[in-house]
Amino acid sequence: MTAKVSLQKNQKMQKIPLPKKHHLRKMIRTHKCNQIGIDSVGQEVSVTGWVHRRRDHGGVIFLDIRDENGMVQVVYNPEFKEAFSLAESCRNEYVIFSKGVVRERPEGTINDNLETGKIEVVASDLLILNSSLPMPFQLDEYTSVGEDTRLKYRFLDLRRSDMQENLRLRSKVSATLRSYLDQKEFVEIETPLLTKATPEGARDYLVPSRTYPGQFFALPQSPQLFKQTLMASGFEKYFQFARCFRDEDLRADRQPEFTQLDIELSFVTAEEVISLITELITEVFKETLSVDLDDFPKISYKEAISKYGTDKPDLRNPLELIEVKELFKECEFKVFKEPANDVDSRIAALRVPNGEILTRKQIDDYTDFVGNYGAKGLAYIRVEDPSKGKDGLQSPIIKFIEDSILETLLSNLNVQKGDIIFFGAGKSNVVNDSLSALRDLIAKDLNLLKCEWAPCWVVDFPMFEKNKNGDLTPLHHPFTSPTCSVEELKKDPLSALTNAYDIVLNGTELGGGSVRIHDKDMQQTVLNLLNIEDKEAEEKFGFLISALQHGCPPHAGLAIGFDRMIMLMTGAESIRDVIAFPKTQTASCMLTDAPGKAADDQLQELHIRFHGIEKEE
RNA sequence: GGACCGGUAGUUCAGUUUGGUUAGAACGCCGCCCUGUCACGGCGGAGGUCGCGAGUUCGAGUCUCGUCCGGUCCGCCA
Repeated sequence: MTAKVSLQKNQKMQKIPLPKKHHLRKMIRTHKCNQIGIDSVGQEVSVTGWVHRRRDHGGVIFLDIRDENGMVQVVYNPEFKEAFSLAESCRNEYVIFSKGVVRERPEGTINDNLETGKIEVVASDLLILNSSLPMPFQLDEYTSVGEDTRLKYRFLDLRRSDMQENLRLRSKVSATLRSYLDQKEFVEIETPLLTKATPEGARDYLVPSRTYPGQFFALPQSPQLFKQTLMASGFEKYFQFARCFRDEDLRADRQPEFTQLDIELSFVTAEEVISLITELITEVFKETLSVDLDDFPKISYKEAISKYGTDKPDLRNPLELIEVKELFKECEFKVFKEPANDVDSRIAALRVPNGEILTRKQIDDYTDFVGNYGAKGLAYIRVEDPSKGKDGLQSPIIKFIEDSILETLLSNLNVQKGDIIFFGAGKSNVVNDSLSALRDLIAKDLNLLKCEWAPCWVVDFPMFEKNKNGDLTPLHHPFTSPTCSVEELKKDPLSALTNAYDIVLNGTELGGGSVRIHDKDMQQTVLNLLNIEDKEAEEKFGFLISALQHGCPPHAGLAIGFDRMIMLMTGAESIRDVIAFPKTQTASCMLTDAPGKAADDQLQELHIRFHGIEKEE
């Protein structure tokens, strides 16, 4: 699967005379392309860059020369014979150096779409610094290109203006964050990439050790343990742009390696972290996007689940779930009655104002859609005319529902003419997953988003939840401090809350963190509740337990998903569009062809032998 | 592990429903022409392993099975 550099059959690689050394020395550009303006008229300037486009009129040739800042039109006339004939041979993406005099464009030829459109450079010299094969795809903004072609020729894809803008914004944002944290006296400290597996739940990327046969390093899923250790070391304010690795299946917003802005502080409360990060995010949006994020409401986990069915609600969306479980306890409609009388179930209504415009086909599509999340169906009621009572409704389910229940339901939901109400009934997680996804989808389809940016904090997370096997698992991670005492935690772990907080923007979890456990007894209690024995803990992260026992200050922090943040800020549809060299959905790199095979002698040194993999020739 | 969408010229796509002559379009590319364009224009031309492999058939881009690649999602993953 080697990258095929295709040469179109009737296209030869052009031989170009390379400039002599002395010639090269004179090749100093005086201006970036976009620096040439109306005040440069009359000056001799020289520019370097790529031929963005050539317009050859026979007797006059225009080259649009592009560099990283912008573009300028250079005119070639036959008076300058050598330059003119070289310009004739230029093709798209040739790299050239050109010298000439700036003049105002003749009347009627001003291009308002171009920053430098009032002027042009009349060229006296042209030097071709490098030619180019024809592009495998056009680099203009009019052509769409498939993902595989873009990834294979990533060096060309990155030349396109939207990718340039994305990566430049990314750099600007990280510079702004660094400078902000530096002002606040944070210390940037790097932590190892070759390290040990941490109990974070995802699959690890492993690196075999040459010096310890049969043993492996793990690439970090996050620097969690190191940053806590740094707190014990007396760095009271730490940050790092940390590369993290998780070997799980990919999504549009997930890459196997990604970047977190990792932050940790000693002697602070959750409140202080929240206000610091609120300020930091506000500052970054203001500095880099000129956006004012005025309000960061705080929502409890419980409220988020109840009103939005998710712990990362998109608050741009005005729709809310309304709990109606109580109404159906005595209802004869089995689909509602069963969940109404089951503790692990819920019945929620999603009232969509003006939802009457949804067609039967769309409702069927929504039914299929919620099926993805395990919902067995999607009940709905159309409110055609609420003044007519039951006769003003249209729904496949109302015939199963008692009039008195229906009446209370409609008044509880405060229905209006033209509404459509969707219902989710069943196991709570299924109802939450399906209705929260439906809520997002309907808002998109009906264009309901009421603002551009809606950040919020989600707080008061439970300490644990039960997994399929009935075992406790941490909602955040096992180093998160509960709000209760050791005794209370032991007595009733499932109702314990934490000092954890997530920052959510437009329905995306930007980051999360918590006050950590800094007390050895509490840490052991939590680990034991998670069925991690002391001995196992000692083996896996004994250094942390030890640090906790040697004067570790109380500390708290959080990590921000940097790629996702840039994705939101740029409006990119995929995380790949904010990463220079991303991987495909199957975690391969189409540019380098990674991963690749290792040579036999390398494997031998690493003490690795394969079983059950056929050797390819 | 599972569901779905896609793979046809350098690129983006039509053609697949209903199998049938020489597989089309646009952009790009090449040649010629053109002194004011700016996604320049005109004329002409080249360019195809229809992802790959089996099968059905007189005949497969089109139907069947398998497989590979890209993408979206569920599971998984904070």
